[in-house]
Amino acid sequence: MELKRADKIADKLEELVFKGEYKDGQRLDEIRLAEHFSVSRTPIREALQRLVMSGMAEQIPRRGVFVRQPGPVELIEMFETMAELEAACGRFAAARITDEGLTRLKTANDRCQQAIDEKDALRYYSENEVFHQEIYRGSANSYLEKEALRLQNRLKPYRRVQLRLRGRMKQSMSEHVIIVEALESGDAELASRTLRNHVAVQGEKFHQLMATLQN
Amino acid sequence: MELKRADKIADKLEELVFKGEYKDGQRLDEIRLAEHFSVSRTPIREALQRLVMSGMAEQIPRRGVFVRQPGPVELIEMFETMAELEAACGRFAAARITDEGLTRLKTANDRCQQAIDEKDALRYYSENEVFHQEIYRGSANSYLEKEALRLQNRLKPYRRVQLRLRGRMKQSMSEHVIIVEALESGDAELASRTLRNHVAVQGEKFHQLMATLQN
DNA sequence: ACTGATTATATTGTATACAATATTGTTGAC
DNA sequence: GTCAACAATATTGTATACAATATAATCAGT
Repeated sequence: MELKRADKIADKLEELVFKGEYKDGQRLDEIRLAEHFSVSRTPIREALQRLVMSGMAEQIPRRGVFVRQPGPVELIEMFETMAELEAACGRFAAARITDEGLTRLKTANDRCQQAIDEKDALRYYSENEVFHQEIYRGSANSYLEKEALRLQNRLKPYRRVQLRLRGRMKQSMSEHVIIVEALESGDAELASRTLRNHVAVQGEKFHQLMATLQN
Repeated sequence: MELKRADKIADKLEELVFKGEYKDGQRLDEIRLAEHFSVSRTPIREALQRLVMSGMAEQIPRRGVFVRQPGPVELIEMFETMAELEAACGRFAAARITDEGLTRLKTANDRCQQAIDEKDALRYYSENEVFHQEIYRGSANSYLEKEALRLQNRLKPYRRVQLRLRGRMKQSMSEHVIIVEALESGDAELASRTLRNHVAVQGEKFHQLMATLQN
């Protein structure tokens, strides 16, 4: 651990906000947090700045920083953007992915299948993440890859719920197969289009997502 | 001005880095900057954090922060990503742009044409920015809009040079016309494709960009 | 009793002091 | 003369003290 305390605190705070420990609009009291983490206000303030920059909190000058849980509209917008980013990754990857990348992609996909066979939703959730990350990587555009990873991470807590959808995992897998084939054959359009629809929140997925936001 | 000093300093620093006042790899000395801006290290550190978060500088723990000017590869990657973001905006805008939005878009485009008529490259540069921002807005996805604005701003200093290309402004305009028509007729594919190619750095634009990086 | 102004309090923003760690310079051994 | 170890120095990271401002609480006047 060569990180400074502020970084560890920021990670912890992000996790807490992710988990929904803090409600929307709640003020993040510097002094309370400082006491809670047994540090001074300085590293707390640095951590809060990070939260603000990443969009998880809002800062009102001379008032403080307040957690900003995304509402339904913003969530839909973020998923829509994610779908477009993934579509872009797929478009590039179709032309650029290496043999090694394809191998890794297939391996990741196999593990997704295993998770389904074992009816292990949690594992599918994490293997699926790897699968998508391999596509980002396959785009051979590290800037785009970084942006995709950033948004993927931000949406993490909300993607989780989609797996509860009955039969969603199987449909997801069949889409994976099409994506792999498209990338293998270099069909940029197909890869792009399939990924966009794969990630997009539509139909039943939409209602499921909305339902989980009532909390 | 209800901003705090740290914000103003951050803006100033961003501008300086943009303008190339600091060379790649140069260390941003907290104490020197504090003296230069006549403030203490605290707001300087906050400003530096902002630079790091926005990717304009890199922080090495217990070593300091160093400016990170994008190299040729990263620039290309960023332009590629920008093209995809704009393509996405165009795709959505084709279906969602309002009549008012279309009007604003056409107005912006008219001003681009005026700038060309007056051979005012600098004005074309700024009016063109507005034109694209109207497309972001037309996507009716404020998250995507924000991301597009962020990258547009980051690439600002590098887009400038493209206008020097002989005949580029005219070609750019004719592409604008196609984009406007596509959005008006709701042709998502055409709008998306045209925007992607409009923004992408290819052919002569690529060499021009590379040439300006030798400094 | 209610509203407005004024004071008191709390909280953010900034400056400074201190601690921890990396870098540099010096000294000594080989 | 070179390299290694150690001391000296400089710089980042953290804590605390102080200043500025917003919120609350109190009090006067109607």
